[in-house]
Amino acid sequence: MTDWGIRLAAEKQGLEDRTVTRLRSLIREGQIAPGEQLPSEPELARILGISRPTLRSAISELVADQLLVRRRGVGTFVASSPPALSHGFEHLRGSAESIELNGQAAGTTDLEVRHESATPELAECLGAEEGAAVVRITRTRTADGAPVMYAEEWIPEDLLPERTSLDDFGFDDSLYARLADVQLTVRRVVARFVPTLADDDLAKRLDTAVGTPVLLLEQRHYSDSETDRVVMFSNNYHNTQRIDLHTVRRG
Amino acid sequence: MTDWGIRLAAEKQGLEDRTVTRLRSLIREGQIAPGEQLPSEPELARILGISRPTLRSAISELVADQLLVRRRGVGTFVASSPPALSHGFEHLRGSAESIELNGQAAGTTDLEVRHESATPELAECLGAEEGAAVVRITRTRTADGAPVMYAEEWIPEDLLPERTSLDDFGFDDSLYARLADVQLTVRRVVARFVPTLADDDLAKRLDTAVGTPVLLLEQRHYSDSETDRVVMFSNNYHNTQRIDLHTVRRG
DNA sequence: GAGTGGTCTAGACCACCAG
DNA sequence: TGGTGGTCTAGACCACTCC
Repeated sequence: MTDWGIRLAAEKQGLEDRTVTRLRSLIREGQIAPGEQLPSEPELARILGISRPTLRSAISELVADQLLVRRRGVGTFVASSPPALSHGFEHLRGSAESIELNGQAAGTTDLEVRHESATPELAECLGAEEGAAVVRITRTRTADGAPVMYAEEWIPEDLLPERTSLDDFGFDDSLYARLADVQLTVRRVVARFVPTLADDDLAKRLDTAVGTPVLLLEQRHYSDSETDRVVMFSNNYHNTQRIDLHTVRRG
Repeated sequence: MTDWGIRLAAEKQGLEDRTVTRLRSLIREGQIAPGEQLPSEPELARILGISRPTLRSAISELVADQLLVRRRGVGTFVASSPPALSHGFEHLRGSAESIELNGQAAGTTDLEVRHESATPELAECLGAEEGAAVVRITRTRTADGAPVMYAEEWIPEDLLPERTSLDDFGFDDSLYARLADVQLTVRRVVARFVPTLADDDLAKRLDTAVGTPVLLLEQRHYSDSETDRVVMFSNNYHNTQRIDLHTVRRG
């Protein structure tokens, strides 16, 4: 018998998001077995104390994430083979959130915050002037203690309320949250995929061998307050032996 | 004054999809000018003769496509800057179409169609039995004559009407179109990103040096007629020096 | 305060699948 | 025939923006 947790506690998130979180954790914890059928939508909505449209939205999210399978006229089932460690790309998420969604503990090491001036290449990527003042943040992200990604992130200083707004950025901070605090909520990211090789420095940071294939994601971040400017440019080097990167394409 | 077309004609598609199509064409045709505000949701729902939730779903689709912008407490507007042509990943397209969207001429070389039995690894990827009969298609895709991708594609024979259904597959054929012909319309693809190195064979096919970083896309293709089975599994090796791969992530 | 989008509800009706 | 998911409706209430 599955403990559905009866009604959902009121929190900051919306009812739908909380439902997604609840169902996701029930599945991950195995409280609902792989292949098992869920109660019907009206029944489950009653159990959870929410309406059927809200429940349907939540289920749709999990179907897109491959955790649930719907069969018309039959029922909704937990996927027989739930996807392994993954990082679903189509939804914009902070890397900590992505790691935690997979049931691992997210951590940060080797955090550095510096002030620099933009090289010609970086200026090109940011759509800024060469030599423009930027804040550079570098850090290694870990999952259950093992390094999975090394990130370099640049933010133009003139977009910040103060030059030093990010100087107190800490190990457990979310950069997206900090940017949202200063009206730079990231809404859209254009990510470019570049396969590359681990050099000496990168190999050390990712705890892997020199010459290992590594996936670089070059990302341009846009907010809706500054529609035409790149709010942040980042290079994320992924150790794909430890973290699975995938996306869903729909037709 | 915009002609909203009053009520929507009944067709095969759902009401929401028809609304998306109608609004999209009104915007593309310029009947609603860039930057212009739409009537409020209740008002527009009344005009179109549909309910507000249905209209909201349609609008959300167009917001995701960057054609509309919502401002809470203010209104919904047509995007001021025309949506840049994004030949990104999030939309499922055949590789020929992707190449042509870049303004290049798509071509195929080294096409081979074979019958094989599934190795344990392939069977795992296809969700089939080891040794199952499969059709294997390999080909090199070119853009303006230069090789940009090498593709290996496997389809389980038991999903085809005849064992030989794909034996006449030609250089200019679209595999998606051929699959749709036999009721295996691909609706969803889960793509996994794997950075790798060009070995001797791959280097020759992609006209590059041995050891060059190459981006492998492992793709599982699903149709809606066979919900739990992989209709096709493919390995696409991209020469990212010649073709740019990117995607848009939305928050 | 007036108007907007954001969220959630309750319930109807249909198409589909299994016994 | 009965139960399931798929679709759509009508309307309530809230949060936000601007005057």
